[in-house]
Amino acid sequence: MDDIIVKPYEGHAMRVTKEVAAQNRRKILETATQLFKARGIDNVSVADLTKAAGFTHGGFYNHFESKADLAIETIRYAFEQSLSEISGEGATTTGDLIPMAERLANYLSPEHRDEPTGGCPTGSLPVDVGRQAAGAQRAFADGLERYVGLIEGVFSPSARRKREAAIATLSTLVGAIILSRAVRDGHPGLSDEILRAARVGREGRYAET
Amino acid sequence: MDDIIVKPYEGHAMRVTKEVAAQNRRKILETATQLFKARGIDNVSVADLTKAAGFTHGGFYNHFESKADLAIETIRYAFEQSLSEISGEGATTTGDLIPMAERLANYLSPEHRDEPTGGCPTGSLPVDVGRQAAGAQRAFADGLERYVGLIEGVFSPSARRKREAAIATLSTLVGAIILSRAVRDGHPGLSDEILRAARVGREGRYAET
DNA sequence: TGTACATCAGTGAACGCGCGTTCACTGATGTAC
DNA sequence: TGTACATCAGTGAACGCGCGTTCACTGATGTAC
Repeated sequence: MDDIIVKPYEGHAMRVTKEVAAQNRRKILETATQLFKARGIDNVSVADLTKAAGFTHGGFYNHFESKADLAIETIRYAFEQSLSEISGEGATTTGDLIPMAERLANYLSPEHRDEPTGGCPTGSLPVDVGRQAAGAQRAFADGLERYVGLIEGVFSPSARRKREAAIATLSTLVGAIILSRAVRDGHPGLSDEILRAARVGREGRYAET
Repeated sequence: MDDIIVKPYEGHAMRVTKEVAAQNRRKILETATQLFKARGIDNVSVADLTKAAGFTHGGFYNHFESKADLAIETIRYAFEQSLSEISGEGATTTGDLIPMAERLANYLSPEHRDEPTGGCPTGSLPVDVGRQAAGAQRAFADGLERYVGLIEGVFSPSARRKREAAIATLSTLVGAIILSRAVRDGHPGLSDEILRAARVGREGRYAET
């Protein structure tokens, strides 16, 4: 009556439907996307991650070969998600000036700076990716290419060196958000100023060159 | 004769001159600057660091309160060093167009991309700093301000919005080198292209606005 | 200047902790008949 | 369609390892006389 029964394997791990398993895998990927962008790949442990996704860490390896493997898949997933959000908001082909100006303003907004969780991977993952193996870097490069194409489509169709201009614009965006995040807690005034300056520095230049 | 004598505290730690101690402290700071820029603050352990500097890890805490404390001092040191190198190369005040164009080309060179060890902290530390406490962020902001001032001095003296333009330029530089490092091993062609595009995107603009 | 002793920079073992990964185990799902 | 059994997604304890930090100890330096 009074004795406490210790049950080994108390958390009865039952087998789960194929669909549920696929759903769980996706849940881990989704959670990884958010946490990696917010805290950096190396600063999120497998235990953190699976717990946030609602599981225990052991089952992680039923879905991914390793954390490095997850990183690659997460990079792909993050770009896929980010690009589909953008595409949903406006036209994606060419010359769509206003929506693009809005997108840039959005990228350089204090809200985006403060919420990398739901933000663009271009600004939150590059340094981490630079320390990953070539596979992860290739996945990141693929995502970058699609962003470059998107920005390119906004310069006037006759413009030459559109690709160059798009890459330079993307560099400005990424540099600005990274710098503004770097000093956000220590010098909020400068942080805001960086976002504004990068916005002004790029506005009205879409038809250039 | 045959018996092996085990000496506790075999590494006879002798006391050291005040000057030597100060020199050793500086050596740790110097080593931290190189390693933190190359591998990131979190990816360099105190043991790594002190070993690279030629010491054992225990003595580290005679010089620095904690690793976070070292990070702050390292940020200051890295900017000091980087700025003094630049100042040595050319005039620092105003209008010095050619040296500045050279400096930008240097910042965006494959050599700088591949050697963050001796490179500029603006491109290698910001993401790490964004995850540090406010003190480190303030030190980084101070360094950034000095870089902004330096770039500002290059726009034509009558130009308005010089500070904005300087911040936007710095953002482009930082974004480009970070992106090019992110894909260096996975997509070298794109990596080079990013550096070139950012260079072209900024050339000949110093007298603008 | 010479002597006696306290100081403290540097050593290396040890601390608790969290990491990525492995593993024995569970039991409903999925499958072969 | 119903039954018997193999599969495998999920659990949680355990693995070796490296982390930041602490500590007892050393002995030449620095200092008081």
